[in-house]
Order: sequence, then structure tokens, then C-alpha cells
Amino acid sequence: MKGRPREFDADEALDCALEVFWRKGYEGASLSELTEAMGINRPSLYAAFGNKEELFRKALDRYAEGPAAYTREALNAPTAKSVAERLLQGAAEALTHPDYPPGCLGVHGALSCGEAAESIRDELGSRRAAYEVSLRQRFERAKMEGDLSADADCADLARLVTTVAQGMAVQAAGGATRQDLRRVAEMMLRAWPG
Amino acid sequence: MKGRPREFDADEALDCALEVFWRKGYEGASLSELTEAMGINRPSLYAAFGNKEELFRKALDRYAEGPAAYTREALNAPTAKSVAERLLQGAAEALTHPDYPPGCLGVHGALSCGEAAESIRDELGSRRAAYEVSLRQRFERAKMEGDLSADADCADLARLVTTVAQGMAVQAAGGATRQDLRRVAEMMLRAWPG
DNA sequence: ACAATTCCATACCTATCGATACAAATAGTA
DNA sequence: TACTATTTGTATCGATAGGTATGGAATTGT
Repeated sequence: MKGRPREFDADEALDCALEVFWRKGYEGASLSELTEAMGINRPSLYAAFGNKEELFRKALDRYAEGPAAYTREALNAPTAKSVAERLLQGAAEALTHPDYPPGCLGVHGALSCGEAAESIRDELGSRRAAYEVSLRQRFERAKMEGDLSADADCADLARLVTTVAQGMAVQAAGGATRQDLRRVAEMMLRAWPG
Repeated sequence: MKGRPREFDADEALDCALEVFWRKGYEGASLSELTEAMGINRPSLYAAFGNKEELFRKALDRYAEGPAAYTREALNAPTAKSVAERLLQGAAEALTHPDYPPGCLGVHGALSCGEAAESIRDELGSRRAAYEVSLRQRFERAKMEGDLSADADCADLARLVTTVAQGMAVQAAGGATRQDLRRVAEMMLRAWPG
């Protein structure tokens, strides 16, 4: 390994980029804002992350493993209802976390790109679809394990939960408080089948 | 009335602009796309509508009175549950209407603007907030009229319904079908209190 | 000590953004 | 016809977008 070592930490810079994308969306985040927030200059960004689109994808991975990890972890809850509860209450917390911008990077980014960033929108759409599938499969397992009524439609139920979570993301972006979202989650769970 | 008459119909042009904003969001819609869709050129647009922001506001008014009129009309339904039903089922239809872009102009536009268009976001936010208030007041009236249980929290209920509607808008923008959204609305209504 | 390699910084590229200046064209009025 | 008011088309403005070329500074292995 020869050559001059880089003077910044790639993960820290990626976290800063994530926050900018989170606040402004994909197209709303300019390279000048990104480089300023990351503390590096343009050529360093391109050398380390490729281009804006690759940077966004890497920030997205980091988002999924960090601030949005609750979505994956919720699937490990013991029953169908507890899965929904951990997902929706986790959303209420995460979408209004004081250390991060309000709202959801995925929802924010998906709706805020013109046709130039179509590949970004497709990427986010397929990620959401994949999550909805895994949620449906989790509910099917719950049905077999007996903690979800046999006549429930798992696909519809998964779509309902993701729809509410996405609506909560819109609410958070619009200024809803943590308490507001907790109540939405609670009312939704009170109506849980079975 | 002196001077050369304009060669285009202002309302038709506004409808075309509305559709472009609807598909691309506020910042995602460029003036070139707008003028091309409207069939006029740039100075004519500025002479007739002021600037991009004023054009968007006028398109927003036209949206509220046209494709999104169901939100206001739903408030006239006889009972609280029928109000929610008309709103959510109306959303399922409107958000997937074949003659219009999928999704909701308000949700799309609010999440897809950087800080440059902060006034646009505030405008959309206050419109949503105003609607949520009118929905709450409608529920309070329903409580007095006896078709909503006395222990229901009208503010929470209004927020829940708008949250689901906004989530449906995100789902529609992501490609959900009309049938998908109808089922979401139906499941939500099945859990209606009282 | 030297050369290879890598990084950082300035300055610049082309394309596009929203917004306008200007003059030709079209109408009503006298 | 002369005059005025308004629209329309072209051409362009300054600002900013994403993305690079270039050159010097810094750190490594030999």
C-alpha cells in the first residue's frame, strides 16, 4: 500500500452525506452542500465514492443498517402483532429522532426525484417492495404458528402496515411530534385482527 | 380591451402545468417541461402566471377544486364513519385515476422541495394542517350527533385518517394498484371505533 | 535519497436552471 | 393611417448544477 493516506474517515463522511440526503432528498442535495457537510472537496468525493448516485446508494445502505435497522429487527418479534407494534412504534421513534432529520430517507428520496434519477426511484421502490414481501412472509409464518387468525390476508395486512408507516413518514416530515405518531401507531394496533 | 389577444387558453395551460407538477413535484418540474406541456413559451408564462411559484399555487388551487375535490366533499357525508369511508375510498380512486398521474400533488410536492422552495412546503403543510382541523371538527360534530363514540379522541382520529391517506399516496406513487388501495381503505374502515 | 503513488486544492468544463430584454407581430382606438 | 397596448418568439442573462483536468504537497516502499 503506497501513496498518501486520505485525511478523512470515509464512514464519518458517509454519515454526513446521509444526513444531507435525508434532509434534502436525492436531487435536492447539491454537491456543494454534500462536500461542505462531509468536510472534503469534490475530487476527494469522486475518488472515494464514485459519483453522486453511488454515494446515495452507499448512504442508503448505511441508513438501512443504522437509523432504519428497526424495520428489519421488528421482524424478529415473537408474534404478528408484536412485529407490527415494534415496526410502528419504532417508526414513531425513528422518524422523530432528535439526532436525525425528521422523516424517512426512503420516502423522502423516492418522491423527490425527477426522471433524471429514475434509477434511484426504482431502487427505493424495489427496496420497499422487498420489505413488504418479507413482512408478508412473516405474517404467513405467524398464521402457521397460530398467533394470527387464519382468515387474515397476509398480503393486505403487510400493505396496510407499510402504508401506515409511510404515512407516518409524511407526517413526520410535515412536523408531527413523536407523541402524535405514537398515538397513530397505538390506534392502528388497537384495531389489530385477532 | 386593447392589444394583441393571447393565443392560448389560460385554464387549459394551467391544467397542463398541474399535470407536470403532479408527476415531477415542484422542483422536479423545469420551466422547459412546463412551457412545452403548456404549449406556450417562457415570456408568455411569466406574463400570464407571474413566476414558477405563483404558477404552482394556481395549479394547487385548481387541483383542490378538481381532482382532489373529494377530500372536501367527503366532509359532507352523514356520519363520521361515512366521512372516513368517502375520504379513503375516494383517495383510492383519485390516487390511481387513469387520467391523471399516480399519487398526490400535495404529498409529492411537499417532500420534493429543497430549502429554496421552503415557502411551497409551508404552504402545503398549512393546507394539510387546515384539512386535518376541519376533519377533527367534523368528528367532533359527529360525536355530538351521536354517531361517534363519546370516548373517541377526535384529533387523534383525524390524524390517523390523514396519515393513512398520505401513506396511500406514497403507495400509489410507488405503483400500488387501485385494488390494493381499496383493500387498505377497507381494512382501515373495518377497524372503525363504534 | 529517490521514485512511485496517492491525495488535496484550485480552477474550469458543459449543461441547465429560473428569469428577462428586446423587437416583430397583432389587435383595438381615433 | 397613426397611435397605443399587449402578446409572441428569439436570444440571452447570471447563477448553479454535476463532473474533471491539472499541478503541487504528502506519504510510502525500495
